[in-house]
Amino acid sequence: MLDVARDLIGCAVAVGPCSGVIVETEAYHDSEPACHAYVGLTPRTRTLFGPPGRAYVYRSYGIHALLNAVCEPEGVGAAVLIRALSPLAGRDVMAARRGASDPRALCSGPGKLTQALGVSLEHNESDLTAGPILITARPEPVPVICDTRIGITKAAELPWRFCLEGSRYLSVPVRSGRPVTPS
DNA sequence: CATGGGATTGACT
DNA sequence: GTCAATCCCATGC
Repeated sequence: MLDVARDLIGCAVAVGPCSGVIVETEAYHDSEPACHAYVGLTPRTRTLFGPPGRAYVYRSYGIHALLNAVCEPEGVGAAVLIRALSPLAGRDVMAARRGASDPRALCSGPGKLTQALGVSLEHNESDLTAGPILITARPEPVPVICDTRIGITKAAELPWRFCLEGSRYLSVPVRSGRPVTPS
């Protein structure tokens, strides 16, 4: 799961005409209390315990949809939250949806990027290799920094946040990051 | 059935 | 820096 979170940095996400390169992720696992799957198998967490390679989309703070990639085999509740992208294609569409033109304001946050890409709760459980949300492998390895996760109150000390080194499109600047050994 | 909290954002002081 | 918006669902009575 940590490998997936690291390796997703530099990968492309595309939904219809819009796409971006993943620059920030966070890993979540049912063994730690910050993960929704920590409580076990419920209607909400069904997707997390399902087969890997699918989208887990849920509503946060009653307002925002957040996009995760389910990983680990069926029966294990684990996923990687996609927190920020550098915009690639369809910037005009994303800017219209976000009501902002600055490229750095389009996808620099987990709620922002779902709004920009048009991802909603209906995409929960969809296959990320088949669409409508498509994730494709990065062309070459990229330098990755790890750090502690953002905005959580439990298990906040785990260094399970992964960022593209030097990216200007992160949701929050790296605080005490350290380099991660490449795959 | 009622309640409370949350992997966030944007507006405002 | 503070704070409200708003909804899904886990939990407890």
